[in-house]
Amino acid sequence: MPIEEDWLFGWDPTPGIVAVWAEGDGVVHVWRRVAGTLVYEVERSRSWVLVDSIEGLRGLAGKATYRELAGEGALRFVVRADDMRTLAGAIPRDDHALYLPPEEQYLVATGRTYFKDLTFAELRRMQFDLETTGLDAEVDRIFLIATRLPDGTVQLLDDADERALITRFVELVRATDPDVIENHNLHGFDLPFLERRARILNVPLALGRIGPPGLRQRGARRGAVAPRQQDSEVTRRIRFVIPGRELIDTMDAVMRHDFAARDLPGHGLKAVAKHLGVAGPDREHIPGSQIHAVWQTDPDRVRRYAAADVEEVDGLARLLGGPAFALARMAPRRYERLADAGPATGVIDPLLVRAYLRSGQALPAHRPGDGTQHTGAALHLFAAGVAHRVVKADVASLYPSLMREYKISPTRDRLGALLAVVDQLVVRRLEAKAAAKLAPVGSPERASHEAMSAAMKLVVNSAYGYLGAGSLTRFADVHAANEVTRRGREVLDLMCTELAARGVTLLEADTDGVYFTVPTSWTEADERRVVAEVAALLPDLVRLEYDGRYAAMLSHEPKNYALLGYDGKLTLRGVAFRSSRAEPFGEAFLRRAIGCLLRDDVPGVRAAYLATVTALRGRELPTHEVSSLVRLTKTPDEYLAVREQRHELSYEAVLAAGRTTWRAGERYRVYRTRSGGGALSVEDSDPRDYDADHYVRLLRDTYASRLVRAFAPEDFAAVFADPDQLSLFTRSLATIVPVLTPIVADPPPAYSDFH
DNA sequence: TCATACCGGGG
DNA sequence: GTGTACGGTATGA
Repeated sequence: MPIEEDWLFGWDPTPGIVAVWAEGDGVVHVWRRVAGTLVYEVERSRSWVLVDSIEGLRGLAGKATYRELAGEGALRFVVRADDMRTLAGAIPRDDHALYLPPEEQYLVATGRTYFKDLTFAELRRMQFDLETTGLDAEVDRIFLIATRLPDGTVQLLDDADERALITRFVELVRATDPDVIENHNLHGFDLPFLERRARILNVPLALGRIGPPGLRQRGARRGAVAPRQQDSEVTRRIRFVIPGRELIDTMDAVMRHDFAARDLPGHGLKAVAKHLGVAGPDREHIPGSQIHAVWQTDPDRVRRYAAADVEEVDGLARLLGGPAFALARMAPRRYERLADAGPATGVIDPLLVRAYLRSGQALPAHRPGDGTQHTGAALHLFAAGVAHRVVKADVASLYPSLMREYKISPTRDRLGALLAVVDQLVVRRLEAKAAAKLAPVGSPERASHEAMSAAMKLVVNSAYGYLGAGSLTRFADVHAANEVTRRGREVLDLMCTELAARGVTLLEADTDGVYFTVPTSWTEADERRVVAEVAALLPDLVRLEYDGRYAAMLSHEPKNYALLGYDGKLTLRGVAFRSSRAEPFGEAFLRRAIGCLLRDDVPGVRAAYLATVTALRGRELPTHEVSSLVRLTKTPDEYLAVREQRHELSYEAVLAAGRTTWRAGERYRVYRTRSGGGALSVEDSDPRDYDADHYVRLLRDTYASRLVRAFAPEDFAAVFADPDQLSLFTRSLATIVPVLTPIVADPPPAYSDFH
């Protein structure tokens, strides 16, 4: 059906739109990049608003026209006027009206989107990064601005006269005339800092392609704290906007990436660039607090550092910016809005609004939930302890598959637009993936198809979240969302039952995946066979996949387990096994002990324990090994106020080090001394005055206890008996075998639906 | 120990 | 309209 295709990409093929700017006065500015050249067009476009009633709009007589839409939705009158102010004066912004920002009104009405027939590489992109004397724009100042121009050259601007520096930067931007301006944390730091300094110094920030100097604002979820809002408790956040250019913050792309991948060490530029291989091999690095000091002694070092920053931002944007670029070809919103939007309200809602209007159908009004609780996914722990020959099977994109399989859609979506969009996206995504495979590795076409596929996956996977989003999304439907999770639990239970019926032992099942262990005699082919057999029993669109196999698993608690790969790689998951505050000696012990445990080397576990106890008692371990990374959250005053009641190790350690002032948020490594106090663990100092007995207790109670499920109680006591106390246990360690204990589960679910 | 509030980043 | 990320950490009952 061609109309449904319109729902995904719009219907107007106008190529090369790189920016749209409208202020609701009937004029729309459109910039297009066609064969490398910028084309600027001024269009006329009437403003419109969707309302549920035209009663009481008599004041608009002669100034506005209306059209009534078909269907049952409450918002059924499209009221148009030449100027937005005419409409806004007569129609309140509440749930009886649907107001879109002016440029989105234009994109929805015309069926245009950004970037048709344009590749990411054709965009004219510029990066900039401020180097400042500190983080507070009220007192600190800019001393260097690193820029990277679209041709890849890096230009560093510095000037002791900050006013002149900002002026030169503005001139460079205007001369470069980029479509897109990028930086990491652009909206959280650089742009608000620049804006504030320009305001203080009275420098006009004429960065836009049209209009008077100065930055405009929009509300945003992450961004700068809105200036002078002290009247209210709620801190509103804003992002700056400039006409004719898109302001892209690579941190948004990083967060979106990490949402799916969950593999980043942090979201800072340096960490991400290094992790993703974007950083150069000898990247200059300077801790933030020292940058200005280094500038005064070794300015070239700061120049190298700042140049690396903008280079890395370019690399990150190219590596991670594809999905937002692809989304901008679909949804009727500006590129920068799609880059920081949540996929439900930010992408799906605009798609649905456009689909309804394109079909001439009335839209439902927002509606609060009826109080029905949202129910979640299933989580079962079937057995705890040590298992061998472990297999993981899971369903890819379970929730959207269930929505498609069982035609679960919001009640008020009479058009069936959400399911149609999800269906189309799934099909188109397979096409995009196939097209990507056909394109040469590293080619722009391949990157473009991969980005489109990633963008589509993002939208598909958020369709379920859209249903459950309370009253925030127009078609939210908690009953439909609960039906999805109910079907999900049903499928997971069926998977578990059918796997168990084929002779495997279930370990843990969570939402859309299950870990199980197979009999000794089974080969990998047997494992794959049972997964395929069970997959064949599931609904057509639900695809159960063989996800991996492991030599052994320590199952501790739900979502807390250790896996030993056949390649010897040990993976620890869950809060019980990994914590940033963990003392290094404890972590090292856990890895060593669990490694031995999963190789059935019980004497090795005991040896690891004894070695650690001995090293602690003999103070053979460096002080650093027993220290814990803490963050000070109380200010000195706050701590001194409560110190009488309770001493806290972290603060005592800082005080003992002779420091009387610190800032909330500072991080230190602290440890307990043999006198019972706290001390800081610092580099180049290793006094070894730690409280050995305390750390031995910690070893037993916090670390060894993570292995409690692996042994029968008397065996656990024997393995972790204190070497200094006469053993009551005469068992030979070599005879101890790790155990796997079934967890007495809830009553089995009913499977009547399947038989 | 458990529930809940908050943060993530930038110089 | 800014729009319910999510997993770790800090804190208070």
